[in-house]
Amino acid sequence: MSHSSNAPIPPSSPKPRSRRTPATPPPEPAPAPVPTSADVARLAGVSRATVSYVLNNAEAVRISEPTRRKVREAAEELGYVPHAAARSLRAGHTRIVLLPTSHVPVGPLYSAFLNELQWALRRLDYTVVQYGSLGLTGDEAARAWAELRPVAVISLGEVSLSAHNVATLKRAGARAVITLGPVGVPGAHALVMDQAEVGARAAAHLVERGRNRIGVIVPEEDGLELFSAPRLAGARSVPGARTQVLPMAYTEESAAELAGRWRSLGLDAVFAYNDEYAMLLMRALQDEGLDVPGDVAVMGADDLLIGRLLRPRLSTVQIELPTGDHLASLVDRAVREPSEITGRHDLMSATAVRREST
Amino acid sequence: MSHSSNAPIPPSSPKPRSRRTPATPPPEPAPAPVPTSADVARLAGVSRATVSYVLNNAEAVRISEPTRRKVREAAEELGYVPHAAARSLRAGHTRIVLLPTSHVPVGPLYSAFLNELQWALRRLDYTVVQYGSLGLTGDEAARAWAELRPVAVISLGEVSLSAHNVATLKRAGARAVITLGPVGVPGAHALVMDQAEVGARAAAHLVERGRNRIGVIVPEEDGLELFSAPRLAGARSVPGARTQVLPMAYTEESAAELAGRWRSLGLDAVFAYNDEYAMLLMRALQDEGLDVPGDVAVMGADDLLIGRLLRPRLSTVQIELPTGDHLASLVDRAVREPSEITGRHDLMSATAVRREST
DNA sequence: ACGATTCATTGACACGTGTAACCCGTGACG
DNA sequence: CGTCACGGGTTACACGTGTCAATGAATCGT
Repeated sequence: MSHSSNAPIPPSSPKPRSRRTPATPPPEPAPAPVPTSADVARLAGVSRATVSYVLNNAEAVRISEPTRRKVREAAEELGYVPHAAARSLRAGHTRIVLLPTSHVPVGPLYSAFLNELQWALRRLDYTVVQYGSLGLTGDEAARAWAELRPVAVISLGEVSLSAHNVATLKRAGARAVITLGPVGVPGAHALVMDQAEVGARAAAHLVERGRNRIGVIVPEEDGLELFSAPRLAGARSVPGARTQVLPMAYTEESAAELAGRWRSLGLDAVFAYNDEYAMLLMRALQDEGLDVPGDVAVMGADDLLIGRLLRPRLSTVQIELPTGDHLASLVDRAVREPSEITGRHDLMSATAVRREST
Repeated sequence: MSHSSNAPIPPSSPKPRSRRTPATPPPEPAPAPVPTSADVARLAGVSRATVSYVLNNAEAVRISEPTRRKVREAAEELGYVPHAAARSLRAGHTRIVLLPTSHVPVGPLYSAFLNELQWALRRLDYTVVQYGSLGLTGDEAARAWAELRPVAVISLGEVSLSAHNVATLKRAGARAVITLGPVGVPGAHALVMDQAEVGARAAAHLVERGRNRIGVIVPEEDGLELFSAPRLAGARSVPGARTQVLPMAYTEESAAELAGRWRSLGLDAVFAYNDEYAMLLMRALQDEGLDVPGDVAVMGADDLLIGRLLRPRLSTVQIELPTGDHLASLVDRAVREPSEITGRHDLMSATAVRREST
């Protein structure tokens, strides 16, 4: 309705009233108003525009050297630091890459990978923001993320995004939405890291070595289904493997309990969620008097260094993750040319490594 | 110094010209202008102010229920998501907690702690931003951090902040600057987690058990000095302990090499940087034919579960970290009442745990 | 019937920044 | 001497939001 302001405008009184009048003047212990570029300008005796030009050393506009110095000195004296929010508001875009954190005690392998990714992104001048999504639905998470107007989102798949959610993010300015999970999301740049491969390699290796009654250790800890479910599925998919699901917690008690009833299970091999669970169980089985790999073959995953310290040395599935730099530069390209990178990219490879426990 | 605009102001022509005219009109594939609250207002047929009131469900201002519905529906239809930067620009403050990431492969114990801290902060409605500081000086890091106008900064001590840096951050609006490092910084709320304690407990334990020629394993990996240096210093500070520094990398080769020349070192005990290094070295020593703890006592740190899997079981220093929730609520209090929490708080406790390797 | 009070809504400003467009001397050149 | 170019700056606007003060309309009290 009344969308055109046809009311006569009063002269708009160009009162240069002092800023800093937050309506509570009296008992303020002067909360040290953070200096703005206007303060710098005032102190240097130039206009705010000049300050901006100097501090962003714009080549296009020519400012005399004396003025530059004055401005720099004023900025230094006031300890001026630009306001990132204001800057990106004006610019219309950010360099934020959103990296939803998993609340899971994700393994050392992935920790390292994520760390590396962060550093690589920093090096490309992105600002990495971790943002939890604990207990959020896809819709809620997408909205919360979109508020930050990130230029890219790298989701590890802890919250399942619908195509609609991806659209929300893109509408909010995200030039790349990347899923690292096992399954691609329509509209997103899916960089698939299919954990099923891991389980498949492990089971295939065991079958190859003549074991086919395979127990699969699934962590009881919350939040690990994201990794454990596909690994289990992968193991199940191997022809000739007869798998049985065995929940276990990451504690000595849980491992001992499982080992205690092992003989009644009728299994000749076990594939654990990862090396840590494998080591824990292997120790418990040995303490129970079982021979590894004679009575039972044990297979881990992730190829951690400590896996080689136990005797017998732990066989495992070695996972080749993309380097953080690789993924970061991929993100960078996607941001620059949104339409270029697309579709499914398979980035992970898994190889069984036989040591002594199989 | 013409700081007062005395030029007569033209009527300022209230032209309601269409926004979105970025000077490149012709070949635009319509980059989907992200919807603003103005768009919502237009669609709902109300003013922008009303939209703001409704969407922030302000209790103070009463808006009729029909209008609320109209606005909500319009927002839904457009997929409107508020712009966090604009919001906090207007608000004058953020809820960002800056958590400089270490580029170090920090141990599982600290990973878990940091994860927990993040989640706890999220639960208190803070936005956690990881921000690397690789190769930055204290000055540079402080400036970079200040740009985000965080309400709190939790530094792990990877970059050493001067009092001046802390002042910069506070001037930029940080209500709490918290250092987790071994040493307090003037002006900051120092929550000291002194790693020296760890080394001291370990060495004291070894001395107690009659060993005083102690090798101290220091990782060759970059970035761990932050933890390893104070642990070493702590060990050295124990009366009666004669320590010797032994650099070692986290690889089997490095451990084997060190074990190979062990007998020539004339040591009867070793305190490793953490359990992982301890396990690695212990295995190498055993492979070299040395008896643990007969020939050499081995002590780790962090009390990882896997440390109990080797034989002999690894003695270690158990570290009691504050819970993430605890630290988070402490941050929260500091933000609400900046002057309340202050000074040094010692948050860490360390206890030697004897198992079988000492 | 008319001022007083409540209700629902809106106009206008401020937050801090970047940048396009403009302005004003001054020396060069025709 | 006019004008042209150009160096050195400044003015003005836009980005998207929250919120105070003001405005009409409707209801109430007497």
